[in-house]
Amino acid sequence: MIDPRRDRALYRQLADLLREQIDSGELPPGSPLPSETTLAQTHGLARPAVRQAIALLRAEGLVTTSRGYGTRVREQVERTPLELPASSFAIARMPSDAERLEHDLDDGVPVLEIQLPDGSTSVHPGDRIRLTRP
Amino acid sequence: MIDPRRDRALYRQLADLLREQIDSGELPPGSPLPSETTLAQTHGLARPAVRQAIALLRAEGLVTTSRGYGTRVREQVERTPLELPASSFAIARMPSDAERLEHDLDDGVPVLEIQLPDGSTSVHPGDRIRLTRP
DNA sequence: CAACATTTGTGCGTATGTATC
DNA sequence: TGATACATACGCACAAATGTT
Repeated sequence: MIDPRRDRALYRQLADLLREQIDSGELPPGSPLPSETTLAQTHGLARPAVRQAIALLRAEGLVTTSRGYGTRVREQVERTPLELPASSFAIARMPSDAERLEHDLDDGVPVLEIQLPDGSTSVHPGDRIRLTRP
Repeated sequence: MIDPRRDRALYRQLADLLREQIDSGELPPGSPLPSETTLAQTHGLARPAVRQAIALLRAEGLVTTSRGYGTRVREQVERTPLELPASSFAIARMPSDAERLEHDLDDGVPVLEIQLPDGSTSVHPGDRIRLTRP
């Protein structure tokens, strides 16, 4: 239940509620969240607060939103194994706007950047790659 | 220059401008961005649009914001080398709410989760770790 | 220590545009 | 066509944290 007297922003409380429903399986992968209007009405919030809550979950990679369609719980895709080459290293970071477009990445999805000994780098979608070492 | 006739949201155009200034070094690490009010006035936007632009940059891990203090370009910390153990693998993902608290992670900072052959896992801050292989 | 100005956070309301079904 | 849903953008007000005076 969302309680204005609690010392936590209303949109964070709503995000907590939805996150629990996702983690518990009550909202399984692929299932739609209620519309922003519905969430606003059922919880007694204005739509901007609902949008802030959903934006939080998007940034955490838990849901994806499509305009005119709605917000759904993200489905995990199979991760392709990718071997980390010898004498090289990898870092995790968030993609730039351009990289997100190029690799068709959802919000809340990081990238793995691999730097080879020769100095060249490659960028890989963080939700489709599993970095391995034999 | 921000142009309402262009087919790109105003707050995205502002984010592009600021991102360029960060990438070019015009806004070096540690330097403060103009206040939201100032940005709104100088670019002819309302404050909500400015806040959306800064929220984008935060989600990309480019800036950090402190209430009552302002928004500054994120300073890159030294990345500690961490060897990916043999026969194990690593994935990059965004942290849960609890993990963000536990590791004191800023917005826009992913984590590296390492899974060992015995099934145990460890989680590491994505901005302080460089995954290596000898 | 208090008072103040500055800055970001939260929350509401309204309106219009655009994509999807 | 129409209904639904999300995106963008503006306005206002007050709260809370910070740094300075």
